[in-house]
Amino acid sequence: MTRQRRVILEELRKVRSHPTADEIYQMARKHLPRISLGTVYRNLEVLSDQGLIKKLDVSGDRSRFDGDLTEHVHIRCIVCGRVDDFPVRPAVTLPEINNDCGYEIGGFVLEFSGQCPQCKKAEVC
Amino acid sequence: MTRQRRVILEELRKVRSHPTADEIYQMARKHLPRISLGTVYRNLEVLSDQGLIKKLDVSGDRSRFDGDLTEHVHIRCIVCGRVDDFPVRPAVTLPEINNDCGYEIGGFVLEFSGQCPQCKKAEVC
DNA sequence: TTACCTGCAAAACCTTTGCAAGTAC
DNA sequence: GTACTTGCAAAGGTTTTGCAGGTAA
Repeated sequence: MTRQRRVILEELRKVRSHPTADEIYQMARKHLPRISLGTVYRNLEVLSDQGLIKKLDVSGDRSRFDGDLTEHVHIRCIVCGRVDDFPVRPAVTLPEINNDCGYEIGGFVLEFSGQCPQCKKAEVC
Repeated sequence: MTRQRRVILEELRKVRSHPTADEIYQMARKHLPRISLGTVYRNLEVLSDQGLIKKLDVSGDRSRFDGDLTEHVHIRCIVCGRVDDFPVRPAVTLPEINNDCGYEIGGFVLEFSGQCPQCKKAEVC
C-alpha cells in the first residue's frame, strides 16, 4: 500500500460522484503533484481486483469508479454523462422517481452478468 | 440508403450476438470488400439516430449494436464479454435464471438514464 | 534484500474526422 | 445537379505497457 494507492483510495471514498480515471488523477495530483496517469490506472485496477473499489461497467464511454461498496443503483445523465447514486425503494413507479431525484427519466438499463456456458465449461482452475 | 448502409443493417439484423463495430465491419467486408471501418462507424451512428438499430450503452469497453428493437434485457459474460439476450419473465429468481439460460449469474446492473436537474434546466431548444 | 511500485514516454486501441472522389435521388 | 456518402488516412481520446530507478515490508 503505497502513498499513491492510499491517496487514490481516500479521494475515491471522499466523493459520491463516480469519477473517471482522469478525474481521479486530477484529485490525486493535489496531494501528489508528481503522480502519473499510468499509476492511477494501475492502482485503480489493483484496488478493483482487491475489492476495495468498484469499477462501473456501464455508461459506454469512459470507465468510472466507485468507492462505495454497498449495493446500490446508479442513474446516469444522458446529456452530460454524470453518474449519481439512485435511492432504491421497493415498488417505485416512474413518476415517483422523477419527483424523488430531480432527474427526468427516459429509460433504464438492466443487465445481468456472469459466466456464459462456454466460459463456465472452460474454467479450469 | 446506400449499399453500405443496407448491408450493415441486414447483417446486424441477421445475428443475435450484439456485435462490436469491428465485428460488423468484418461481416460487411464479406459483401463489400472495400468498405472502410470509418464508414461502418458513421452508418452505425446514422442508423442509431434513425432508430433503426440500438447502440448498447452498457458493458464498459467497446460499443455494441443491436438490430432487435423490441424491449428486452441483456446478459453479458464477465469472462469473454459476449452479450446475449435475456428472457425476461415476471418475478424471476436467481436460481431460476441460472437454470433457464445456462449462465452462472454473478450480479446485475440496473441503471436508469435521463436528464439531470442541471441539464434539464439548461435545455433551451 | 526482494518483490513490487513509480514516473515517464511510447504504444495500443477504439472512435472520430478532413478530404477529395463517388453515389443516391 | 446537389446534397449526402464513401474510402483512405490521419488525428483524437482513453487505456495499457516497457523500462530504469525507487520504495514498502
